[in-house]
Parts: sequence; structure tokens; C-alpha cells
Amino acid sequence: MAQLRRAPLADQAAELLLERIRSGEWGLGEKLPGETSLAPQLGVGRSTVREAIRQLAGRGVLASRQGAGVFVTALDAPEDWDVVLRRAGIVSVIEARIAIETEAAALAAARRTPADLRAIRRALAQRAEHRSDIESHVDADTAFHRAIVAAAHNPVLIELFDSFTPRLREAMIDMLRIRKEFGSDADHAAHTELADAIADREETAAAERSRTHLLTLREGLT
Amino acid sequence: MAQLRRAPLADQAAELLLERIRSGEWGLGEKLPGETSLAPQLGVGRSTVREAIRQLAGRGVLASRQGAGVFVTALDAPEDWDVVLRRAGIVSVIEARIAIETEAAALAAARRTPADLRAIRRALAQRAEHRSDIESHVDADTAFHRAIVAAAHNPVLIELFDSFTPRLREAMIDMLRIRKEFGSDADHAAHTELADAIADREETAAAERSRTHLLTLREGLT
DNA sequence: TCTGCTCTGCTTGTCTGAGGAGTTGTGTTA
DNA sequence: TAACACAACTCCTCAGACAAGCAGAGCAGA
Repeated sequence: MAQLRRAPLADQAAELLLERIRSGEWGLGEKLPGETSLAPQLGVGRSTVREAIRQLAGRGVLASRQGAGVFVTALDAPEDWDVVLRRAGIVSVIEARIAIETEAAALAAARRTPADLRAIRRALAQRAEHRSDIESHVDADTAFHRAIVAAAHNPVLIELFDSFTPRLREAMIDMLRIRKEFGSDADHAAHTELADAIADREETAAAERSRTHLLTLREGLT
Repeated sequence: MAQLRRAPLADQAAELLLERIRSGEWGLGEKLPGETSLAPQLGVGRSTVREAIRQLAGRGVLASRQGAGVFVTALDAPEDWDVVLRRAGIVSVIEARIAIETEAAALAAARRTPADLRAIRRALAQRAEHRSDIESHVDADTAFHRAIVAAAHNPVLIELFDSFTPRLREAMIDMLRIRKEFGSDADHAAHTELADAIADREETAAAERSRTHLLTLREGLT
């Protein structure tokens, strides 16, 4: 009626099972009914039930042991970072970015290799070229900042940066569309100074310039 | 041979497929071979292939559309934080913690409520009490630092902090077991000063004290 | 030439029946 | 009481059949 049976039965069955798990019908570590009894209960065939279970197993909610049964391993899918970031308001996300990026800038100043420096300079040039189109400007900007984080040679920081960018991209595009001031000379100069500080191995200067730039960004998004 | 068939065929097939995806055999958005041709390729039945696909679909790697085929939706399962943190050396993790915690200290100084302050003071007192047992000392210490991050009122930062602590706990316990110097008066004084800076709303002082404390921690873990 | 239709082959979706293999609890036996 | 054998239950895997949906080829009409 409402859905025109758009979703496959196995997906529907998985969703149904997840709901019953969330409702507390089966507690953590408890055993689900066998597939042979679950199938008629859900009104589907046995293989469909199996596929639903496999799907939830892939998400870490269920685990099946041959001969023993299917058990609940998590009461809910582990919260996706996506979900946390989406619920957390844009300001919180950018504050987190400030945290990791100022630290990364300092580390980059200390650790950057000549290759890192070339990558940063190249990204900076790219960034200067894309001053007209909003989207490509934002992408070029993130690429530049990413190059700096990469120069910090810390896998955790780069992973964090990458998990933030999708969420921030939309917000930044929206902001620039409203303010219409981007790609200004002052803006570009600030970025050049940041790159120079890293080139000159000036840790505190790099951190400071990174911070001030991001703080103005936060103001724009508030 | 090596595994004695410990894992179900469907799991093995899923792992095999994921490997081939990671190796770039099928790019993002590309279509996999049909189940009927994939099955003999992997040496299993069609339903087993289907279960493997469902498992990867649950992890967000694949998506199947009836009549069209199975498509790659992500080149890699969004790496579990656990995995990233475990593979990234302890130094990288603590650098990430430095990043978020100094920022959090500054924010806490700006935003802390009286209730936050009470929680921080209480955690500090708890920390002072547990000077003998290593494990409980580490736990009390993390609880204190967590109270500070909580006072920053930023859900992303607290989530990050929580995801780091399990990994750091083991490392800190190991370190203290070797060095045997913990719970010293100087150490406790540094923490008290940090709490005072937050109480007095001195942002830069809070950030600075937090940073220096964590830097010494990093030295210890190197 | 372009548009729109139908038809056909291929793909995934679902069900069923049959064995294989592992686990768990029960009952028997020494 | 302890060790063993067994049976009932579970998931695991396969094969075959048919339904449902998609995409491209080919054709007919404008």
C-alpha cells in the first residue's frame, strides 16, 4: 500500500528483527528462536530469514553459531560516526576540526618532508585557481588543509579529518552561497602564510595561523 | 588447512569478496559478476554467495538491485575505530588525545557550569585517593580528564575522548608498571592547577597546562 | 531521423526439500 | 559418581524451480 513492496523481503525481515531486538524482546547474549520457527513467524521462507540474519550479522548485531543458535551481540547497531556528527550540530564539528587541525599544523611543521611540502604548495596553487565556482573552491580548500594534516604523519588525525569533511562540505557551501565572500586576497594570503610557517618549521606559528583561520570559519557558521 | 574450516563458508566468501574489492578489482559503483557466475568462481553454492553479499550489504559495502545486479557502494568497510586505533601506534593516539583535550580544556574554561566544576573537583579528589593501585589510579585519572572534556559541552569531543580511552588504558597501565612513579605530589599539583585554571575561566592557561601534562605522558610512552 | 513501444535475455528475489555438521542435554553404564 | 553414547536440536550448504524486475536490442510509427 504505502511502499509498493519496494524493499526486498529480506531487508524488511531484518528491519523487523532489529526492531524486536531494540524493544528488548531478546536481551544481550540471548538466543533467538530457530530459523525454522522464525520463518513462519515473519511470514517468509527460511532462506529469507537466513539472509536477514546475515545482514544483521554484518552490522554486528547478531552472531550465529552452528549447532547452537543465533545470539544477540549488540542491542543496537554501533552508532555510526555519521549519525553522531549529523546530530552534533555544525559548531561542535568545527570545534573538533579546530582541535585536530591546529595540532596537526604544529606536527606538520615539525615533521613535513620535502614531498609533503610539494603537495601542500600544489594544493595551495589549486586552491588559488578555483575562486569562481563555490563547490570546487570548497573542495580545493579541503584538499589543501588535508595535505597539511597528512604532513603530520599521524594516521589517527588524518582519519578524523576525513570523517569530518563530508559533514562540513555541505555546511561550508551553504555558508559561502549566502555570504558570497570567498577566494578573497586576504583569505588566500592567510593560507599562504600557513604554508610558509610549515615550510619554515615554525610550529607555534603554524598552529596559531591555523587556529585563527578556523575560528573565523566558526564565526561564519554560527 | 590453516583454519580447519573454522569459519562458515559464507563468512569466508564474504571475506574473499571484500579482499577483491579492496584490491580494486571492481571500482566504486561498478557491478559485480552475477551470483550464478560468482558461485562457481568461489566454489560455493548460490545461496552461500547470496549470504556473503547480504553480509557485506549489512556493512555498507555492497548493494543489490533486483534485475540489475550487485554494486559496490564503498571501497572498504568504514574502518572500525578499534582497528584504526590499534594499528596506529600509541604515540599517534596520544597525539590525537592531546589535540582534542587541549581544545576541550580551553572550551571548558569558557563554558563550564557550576555543576561541571563540582564534577571536576570530585574527580580530582577521587584521583588523589587512588594513589596505590595502578589500575584504579589510571581509571581515576581518566575520569578526571573526562570530566574536563565533558565540561566543554561538545558531543563530538567527548565521543572522541571515549573512543581513545580503552586503547590508552592498557598502554598507561603498562607504562606505570615499569616506571613505578605515579601519584606523585608534583603530578597531583599539576592536575590541581589545571582544574583551577578552568574554574577561573582562564582559557589559554587551561589549554597550556593540559598540553604540558599530556606531552610528558607522551614522552613516557615513547 | 527521432521517438516510443515491445520483446527478450539476464539479474536478483524467494521458496522448498534434502543432507551435512556441530552443539547441548539426557540417559545409560561402569 | 564419572565417563560415555546417543538423540534432538541447531545452523550450514547445496540444488532446483519459479517469480519479479531491469536494461538493451530491435522494430514500428511519426
